[in-house]
Amino acid sequence: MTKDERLRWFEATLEQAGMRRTLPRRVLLRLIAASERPLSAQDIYEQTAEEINLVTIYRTLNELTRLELLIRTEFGEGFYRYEPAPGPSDTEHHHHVVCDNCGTIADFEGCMVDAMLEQTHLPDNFQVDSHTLTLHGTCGRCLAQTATK
Amino acid sequence: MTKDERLRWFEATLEQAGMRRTLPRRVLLRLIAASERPLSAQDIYEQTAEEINLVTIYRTLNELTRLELLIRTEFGEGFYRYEPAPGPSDTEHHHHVVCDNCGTIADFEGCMVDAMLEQTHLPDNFQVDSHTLTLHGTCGRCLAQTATK
DNA sequence: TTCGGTGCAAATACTTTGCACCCTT
DNA sequence: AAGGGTGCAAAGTATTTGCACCGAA
Repeated sequence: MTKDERLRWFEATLEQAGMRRTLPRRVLLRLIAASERPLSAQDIYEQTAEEINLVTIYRTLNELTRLELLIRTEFGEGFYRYEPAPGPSDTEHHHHVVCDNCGTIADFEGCMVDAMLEQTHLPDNFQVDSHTLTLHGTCGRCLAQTATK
Repeated sequence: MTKDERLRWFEATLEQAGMRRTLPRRVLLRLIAASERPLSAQDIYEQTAEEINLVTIYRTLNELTRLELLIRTEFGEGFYRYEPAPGPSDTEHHHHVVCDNCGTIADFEGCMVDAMLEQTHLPDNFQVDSHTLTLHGTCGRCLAQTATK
């Protein structure tokens, strides 16, 4: 899905939900759709030059998460980050690697958890709707620096 | 690893780190080692009948996590939960299923992420030290209740 | 005795809520 | 015009920090 397709999907979903097309919502959606990595409320606040109220940002993020347009994840930093949800027609999803040294968060593709779950015994009759998988470690850049010193 | 072995490992690690064997630390370690599921600071505070200061609990949890005796995880509730780390000799680890309906958290065994990673392309030369995997969905109990209504 | 650890009070960080005004529909 | 949405101020949680006293080694 391209960024444009994503934006169209976002806005169509807002309309379907009977939600108004306001400036803060459009700005947020555009920022998040364009971002390489998950953004925090604070990130968005700064990227909008603080022109959109932080409270509005929090409220909007909650709404968009409720509509399943965004996914909320905590990476051990003490706050949440948000990124676009995989589109309804997308079969692919991704997860993240977090460098515990420099804090960088990057995507990685090729999740095989769904296949893995078919061979896994789950408690009770638990019905899985989604999953989060995050790899922690050290990024190549930090490894190289450590080796040099 | 039995609960007793775990406790011994905990206390030996404290000693190695040159940390004193104090009441709050022993109480916390015992509580967490005995718990079926990850505990929050508040959980611990309540289970100690509020006899150990919340601040001390936070400080102790941080220390024990730094020593890698505990693992800290966020399950989307807005706060962290702590559970014993797999012992140094343990090859097995587990992850969790979270019922988004009733909030119950349960363990599940048989993680195949390590095997999966061998076939996965990671960004850069990222070196993976650990991973977290959490399944979200609906537990059997909640499914049954919904079906009945 | 010494110095790490604890408890209390206060501060900080993130997020939510109440309410009046604004602007999309 | 009407009602959802926004901004401001204030409140609510979760967690951390400063400092004096206490107690394990």
